Amino acid sequence: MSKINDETLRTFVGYHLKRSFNVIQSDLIETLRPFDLRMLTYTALVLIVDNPGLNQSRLSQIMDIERPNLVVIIDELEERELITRERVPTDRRSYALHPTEAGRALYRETIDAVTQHEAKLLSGITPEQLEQMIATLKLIESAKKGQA
Amino acid sequence: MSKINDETLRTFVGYHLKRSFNVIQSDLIETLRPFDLRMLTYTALVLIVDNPGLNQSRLSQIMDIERPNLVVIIDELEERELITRERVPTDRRSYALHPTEAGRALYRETIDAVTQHEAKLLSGITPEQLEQMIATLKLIESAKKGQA
DNA sequence: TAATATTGTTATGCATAATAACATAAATCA
DNA sequence: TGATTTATGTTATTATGCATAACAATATTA
Repeated sequence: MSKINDETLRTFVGYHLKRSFNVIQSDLIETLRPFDLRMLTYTALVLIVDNPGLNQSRLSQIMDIERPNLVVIIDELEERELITRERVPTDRRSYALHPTEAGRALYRETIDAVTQHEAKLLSGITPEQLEQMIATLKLIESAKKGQA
Repeated sequence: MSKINDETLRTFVGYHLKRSFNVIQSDLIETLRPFDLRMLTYTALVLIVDNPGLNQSRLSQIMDIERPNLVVIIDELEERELITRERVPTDRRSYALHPTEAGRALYRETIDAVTQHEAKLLSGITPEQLEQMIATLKLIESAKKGQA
């Protein structure tokens, strides 16, 4: 079984990012499976619990997805009675999103599960290494707005 | 416009990885658009040029995708006459994948373009920071095989 | 030789993500 | 004020990435 050469791709930061993200994503999907949550529905639930009352426009902005793609996510969370859509009196176009008690309970359960799974997966890496990496990832994240 | 709180999600390494990868991916998609290449067709082209003669099974393994998903990618590269499928006499089930001269030329063009775009996007980050980050990303990548 | 495994393929489905077009409502401007 | 523009949520549609089942042809093994 001859070794495959990916040295050229290794010169790209994006290649490393994608491969490592795939590992974490696979783990996350497995972690969320028992709760019947996908990555995006989970992300939305967490943000709604932490920011009760926000509307779909703001949520789609922070999640970096288009408004139409958020609709089905919110539909699903609402159908499962994890959140509610409430008309905003001062702006009757938008809905204020609030978690239900079930939503908050699921939030607590899943935060714990995800935290533990990630800690286990990354147990071979020192906190210092992770902090340094996250600092650099934040720089990359903010490179978007100030691009040439 | 009130600030949205994503501190809970920020405690997850995967959240940082996804957000920063999105930035690099968007840039890459734009970089490849003039060449009419998608991320995966580009990745496959590079790997075939760097590993002429490999077969689809091996390629799908290194690319971390399932064999069926590679078929359409190889179809597209072959249709554009960037690579060839050649029957292997010693194993008539598999195809040896080889780049054409056009494939090698496109490889050279795109490597340059992607390298320059990535360097520009990451110009605010020191080489030391990037190297440290990549070292940590490699650790995450290899956490998969040795998981508990 | 018979059973098993591998390679490439087709078909299918799910998840993520983007765009166009629209109804409703709010904001702006003239 | 009334007309125009903008914002919000929605439907429909499409592209892309990724997974599984099932299969024909071929190779391997028992």
